[in-house]
Amino acid sequence: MLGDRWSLLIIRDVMLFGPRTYKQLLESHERIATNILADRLKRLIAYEIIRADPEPADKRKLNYSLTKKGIDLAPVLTEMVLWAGAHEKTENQALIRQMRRDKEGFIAGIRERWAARQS
Amino acid sequence: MLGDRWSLLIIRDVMLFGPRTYKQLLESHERIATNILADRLKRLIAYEIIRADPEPADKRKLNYSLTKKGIDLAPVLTEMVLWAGAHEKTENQALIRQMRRDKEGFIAGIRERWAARQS
DNA sequence: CATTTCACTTGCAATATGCAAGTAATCGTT
DNA sequence: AACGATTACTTGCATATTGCAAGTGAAATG
Repeated sequence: MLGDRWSLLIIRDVMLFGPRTYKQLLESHERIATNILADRLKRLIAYEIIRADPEPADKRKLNYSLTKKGIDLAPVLTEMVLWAGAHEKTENQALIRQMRRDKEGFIAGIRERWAARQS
Repeated sequence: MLGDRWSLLIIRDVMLFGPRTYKQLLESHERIATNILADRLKRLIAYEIIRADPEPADKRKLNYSLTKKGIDLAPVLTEMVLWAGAHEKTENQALIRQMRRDKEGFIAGIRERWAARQS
């Protein structure tokens, strides 16, 4: 279900940066193939981990965002980023320092920003 | 690196049950193909997540166990199991209840049993 | 109203996975 | 000591998944 190369990366992006469009997701993971991204988004929607809402300001666009089940992955993703930060060369040291300084607070922040958007 | 269907399941097994042999790993995940298991073990060793030590009592056998980098995945795996327990039908409810009751203690227990074996 | 942009889809080649049948070393039994 | 069973793989081949490049149609932009 999450056992493929891309799903968790997609979820991580939406989790960290908020609602993303197809194009934003394509460009952020330099090498994901367009058909695979389309397929993964379809599957993640079917699993109710993400959802797609039309952007009112531009009817071509869809905003992909996390469901409740999706943000509940925040602790998993946070631990993964921390592990990678400790054991692999990784960019985004600032993010990792922030996570390490206050892990629970970091996760709570993600949840709060998500809840605020659900209004 | 962990972005495939089997690696995290293999690591989870070794984490929860301690050193495992090839045969035990083959049988525990009902459907992993033998060539794929061999390949994943090779890769996980190359990444220094697991290691293989010969069993003194039976020279045919190798015991696969976690390295330091490997047990550092304990929080990731624990959060994953908790997430799956909350959102998917899953067996092993007893394990999940234990993890939920005292997550930090659960992880500490894994680390302690691992450290004891490293003697 | 022609050109871009966006969110995909399609076709095909490359890669990864799964299955079944080996193989070599060691073990357990006679 | 000899023989069959076990263990940890490897090999060959079919099938499934992924990646790449070139579309497509609808909506925005100039």
